[in-house]
Amino acid sequence: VTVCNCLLNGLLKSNQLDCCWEIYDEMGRIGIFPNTYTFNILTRVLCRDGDANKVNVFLEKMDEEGFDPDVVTYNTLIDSYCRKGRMDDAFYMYKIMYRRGVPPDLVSYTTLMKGLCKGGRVKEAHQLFHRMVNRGFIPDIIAFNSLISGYCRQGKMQESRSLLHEMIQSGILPDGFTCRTLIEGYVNGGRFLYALNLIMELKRWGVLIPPDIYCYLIMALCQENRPNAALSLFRRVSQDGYNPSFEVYSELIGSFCKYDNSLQASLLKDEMVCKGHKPDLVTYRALIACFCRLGKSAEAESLMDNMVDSGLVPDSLICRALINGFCKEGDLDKAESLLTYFAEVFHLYDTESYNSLIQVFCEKGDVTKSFELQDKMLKLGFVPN
RNA sequence: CUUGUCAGGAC
Repeated sequence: VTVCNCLLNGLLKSNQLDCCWEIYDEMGRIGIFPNTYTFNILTRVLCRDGDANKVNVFLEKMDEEGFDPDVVTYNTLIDSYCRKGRMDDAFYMYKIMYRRGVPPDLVSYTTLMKGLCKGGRVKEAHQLFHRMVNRGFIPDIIAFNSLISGYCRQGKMQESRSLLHEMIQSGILPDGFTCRTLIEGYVNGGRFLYALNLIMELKRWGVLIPPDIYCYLIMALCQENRPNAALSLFRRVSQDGYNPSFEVYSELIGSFCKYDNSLQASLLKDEMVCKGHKPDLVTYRALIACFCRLGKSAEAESLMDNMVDSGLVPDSLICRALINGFCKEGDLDKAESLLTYFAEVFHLYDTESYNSLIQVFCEKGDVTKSFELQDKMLKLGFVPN
């Protein structure tokens, strides 16, 4: 039976609900008697199917076979209703439990609290928390985290903080979940300094900060267009032995590019390569566009050469950035040779780049050159629009 | 071997 239960649970987790019933039938056929675990797993299967009537039918059948729903069964049902936002039904189950002599436990309360939080009823969740404590339950880390998360999602950070302290005072050390929830709360409100201070405080309490929190913060700072702040955090945590990831480097480089700090961006790119990460097309695109925008097209071109050496193929955005860059700098020969290069080597025919080059020739009154260009391009199979 | 802590799911 335990083997079957294990299998059923696996099927449930991989969302193969139909298979569950096949297994259940098969069990009957070969004479394996289901136990409470079996029924509880199947209850979950039905809950996920989303048919309330079927659940009731099944519970009756369970009853016929001599199994009374236990606290796990009820908690499963409560959770299912909570996830669907049907809080009335969830509380109804909670009342039924008492009536049937199955008293709710910590899990029941936590589940209900989470359901209330999800519907934005955090205040009521907190009241339920108090009621639970008054009934003699000792909240555990999950109970605290659920409520803290509810407050954080509403941006009620002062309440979250006071729960955090309540939690620590009751002898529970916050974990990675707690940390992550609170940090996300601050970041969503744009309060990065509070987030950083919280990390310091948690460290002082002896909480291990999960490394991906730093990653998250750095990326969030980048997306807020604060690459310098992101970089200084990055440097600080690198000293703690935190290994910078490909994603973090990419994000930092992109952010500095957007900030027109081409120097810092390219330093980071070199550092990234040294650490064994290969910048991708998006990163090169950002770098090249940034250099071109700042009138440093020659450097942009050598970046493109790096990129090609590393096995990446330039796209039309890169082509456009370079051609426009050289046009703006007045180096039309270079622009033209690049246009040829992209067409010949990469079969990249970017009409927009082509047009801007023609336009520059025409603006200079050099119509002859413009026609010569068209001849050359036609020979390469590059047709104007 | 079964229930609770970001999300738990798409036009």
